[in-house]
Amino acid sequence: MSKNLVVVESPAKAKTIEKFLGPDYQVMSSFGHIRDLAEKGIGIDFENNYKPLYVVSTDKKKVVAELKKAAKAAETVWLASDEDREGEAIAWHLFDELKLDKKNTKRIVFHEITKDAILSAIEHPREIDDNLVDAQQARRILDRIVGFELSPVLWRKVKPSLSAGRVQSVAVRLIVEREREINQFVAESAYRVSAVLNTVDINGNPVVLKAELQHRFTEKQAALDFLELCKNADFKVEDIVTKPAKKSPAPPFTTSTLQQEASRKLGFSVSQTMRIAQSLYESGKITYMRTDSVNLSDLAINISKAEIKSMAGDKYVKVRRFTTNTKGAQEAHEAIRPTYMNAHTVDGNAQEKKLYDLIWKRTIASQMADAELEKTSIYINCSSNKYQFVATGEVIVFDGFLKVYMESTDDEDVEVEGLLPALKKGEPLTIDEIAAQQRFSQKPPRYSEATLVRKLEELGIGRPSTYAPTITTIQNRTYVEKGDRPADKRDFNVLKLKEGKITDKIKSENTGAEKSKLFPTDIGIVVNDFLTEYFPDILNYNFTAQVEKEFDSIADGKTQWVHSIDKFYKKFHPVVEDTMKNSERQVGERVLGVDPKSGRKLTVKIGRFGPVAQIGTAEEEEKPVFASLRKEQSLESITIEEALELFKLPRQIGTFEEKEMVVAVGRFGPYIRHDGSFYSLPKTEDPMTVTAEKAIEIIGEKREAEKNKLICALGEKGEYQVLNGRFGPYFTFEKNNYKIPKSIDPKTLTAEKCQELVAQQGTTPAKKKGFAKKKK
DNA sequence: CAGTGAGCGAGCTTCCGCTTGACTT
Repeated sequence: MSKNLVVVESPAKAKTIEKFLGPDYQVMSSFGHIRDLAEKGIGIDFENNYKPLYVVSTDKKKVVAELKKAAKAAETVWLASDEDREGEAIAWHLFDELKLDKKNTKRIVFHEITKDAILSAIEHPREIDDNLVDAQQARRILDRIVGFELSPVLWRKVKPSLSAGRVQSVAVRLIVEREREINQFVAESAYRVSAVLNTVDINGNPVVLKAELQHRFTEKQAALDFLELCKNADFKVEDIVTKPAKKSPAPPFTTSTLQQEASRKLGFSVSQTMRIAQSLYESGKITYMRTDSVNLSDLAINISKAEIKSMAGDKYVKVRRFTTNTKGAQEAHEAIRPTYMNAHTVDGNAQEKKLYDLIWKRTIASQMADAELEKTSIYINCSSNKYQFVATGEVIVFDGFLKVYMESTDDEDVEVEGLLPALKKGEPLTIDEIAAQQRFSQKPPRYSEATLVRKLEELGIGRPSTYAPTITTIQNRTYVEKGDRPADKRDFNVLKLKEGKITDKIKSENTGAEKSKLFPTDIGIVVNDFLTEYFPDILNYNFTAQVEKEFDSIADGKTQWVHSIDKFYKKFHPVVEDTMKNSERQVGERVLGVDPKSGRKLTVKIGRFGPVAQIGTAEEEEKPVFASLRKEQSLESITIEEALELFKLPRQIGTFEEKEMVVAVGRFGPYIRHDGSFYSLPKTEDPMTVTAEKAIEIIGEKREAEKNKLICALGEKGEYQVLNGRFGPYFTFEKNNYKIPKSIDPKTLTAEKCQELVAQQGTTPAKKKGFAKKKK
């Protein structure tokens, strides 16, 4: 047994450090937190100064037992968890739970996994910082109180199993409010004027110059008037201005920026990026992937320098040290970078290679020289009016970091400016054409997973380890959905002056298409409106920032954590009680108007099975009539006309084989019901207009397909049905499906063999639907 | 798998942050 036991949080880290420290040190991992507030109940003793009830998590029992054993055998225990609030708390929980002795326990920290950093940490041990631990306890307890008191309010007032919390509820709020901005947005248009002009360059060669007018016309008439003025005007080069410009590389990756760039450049989802990064980390190829730091170790900088030098030469090197300006950053780690900067590529699957490439380039670029540009503007005057055209061009004089990496933007239509021809001042130009094009202001874009993370980080809400899980949670609770939005067709006006004539044309464009964006659901909107009304303080975008200040004060020893929590709870809890007692059930009801046929009230609300339209009320003698909203409709935006449409289904469209055919829309979209069977309508058919003839055709097709599906029926009563499925042949028996091993030709299958396979594969092959197994 | 639109109500759901696997589909 070793003389020294070092405990870190991550097993991959443990492995690396063990190599640096030699045989006298055994390095083990705690796998993060080992204890937490009890899962059952709230885990806080309100009668006893908010005393937290900590329990070793079930999945950590084994780890704790092993650590206990190792600690007992060691002469000195080094608690080397991260140097931030959570890390300090982990160290303290270990100290407490492993029943360590202050005399032979040392607390050490390092921000980077390099030999120097670790040896130096060992040289400078300290004690556990109780104030920092208290700040963590306050954070933990506050989050538990908010989450576990707010969620039951939602169960009672909206729907069971919902949840609310300091982070997730604000994330949902961002999405709901963005959606409202989009709904309320009114596009404004203006005429943008661009000219194509002919002239000669300094050598007398003919050249074409594209220039933009420095003014936009809001009225069509003004644009027409302007073109009219240009007809007989003279144009000349008024001025040529050349200015040097610089572009600097972005800092190395943090969790948030990696998620954003991987989304923009590689199309990865936030959780996908983290999964891939985790595997790169575990195989030792990159540093830790959950970090808010942009800092690079000296070692990394030095090797990068050498790499750049040998790749591109000395003048491409520029050592930079970046500092974070992220709210609440704790910087317990380095930035995300390749472990070995000299490895330009790595082994692995395609995704790992791509992500590594991105990380390598970003890191290298961060230590490279600025790109030097030359921006040229050519100003062109028109003899008949005061407006000026300008042609702009950009030339890269020295590429610098652009040699390897350029950060992407979320704007898709950034025009690349190229090189301009060399012109002479005073040179006359003639019109090839001048076009005034109507342009519309853009709706605000919906959040993608990655842009939501950026916004949360900007607000200081959430941590690198929680961005991805938070986004999963708000989708699991059905507050938001990831989806696409098709483009709208929009007409716009183009006025063109060419060969002395002005033409006026309408063109159309597709605009506003969005892919893989976050949309609020009706439940999300109702929950958000309810929470922001009754708990505006918690839902405030600054709430986290405010409590962080409080936690900082605890960490500085200026405030007692119990005092902080007490102050919060005394204010918060009565509001919870009051809301439980006095608020209405929240169904998001909206009155759309009156059904013209019956004269009864038409409303929409969230029903037991989702959003529903309702004609009449429960109090009336005649029962209300219901119709579910379509998937793409929402309570907030549905119109009375659209709602009335819904009541036209189910619709009888005729008879076939003496049985009625009924068209309706179910959970899986529109369908035809006939003689107890269901037939999906293809996307091309509209349930409102589909004819009996078409329906019969669809029924016929499905029957044909069914026929081909059955390969054969085995057994005395044909109880084993061998079928052709999406993944190849399989057979069914008593409503369960069974695989046919590749080694068996389905045609040679016998009833006996089937029986055998049933026995092998079990009678209930994974019938537990949907829910992931609960961890205990 | 394709419907439903209630309350003589069991028992359960839920937070945020720190870490990895163990589970099928």
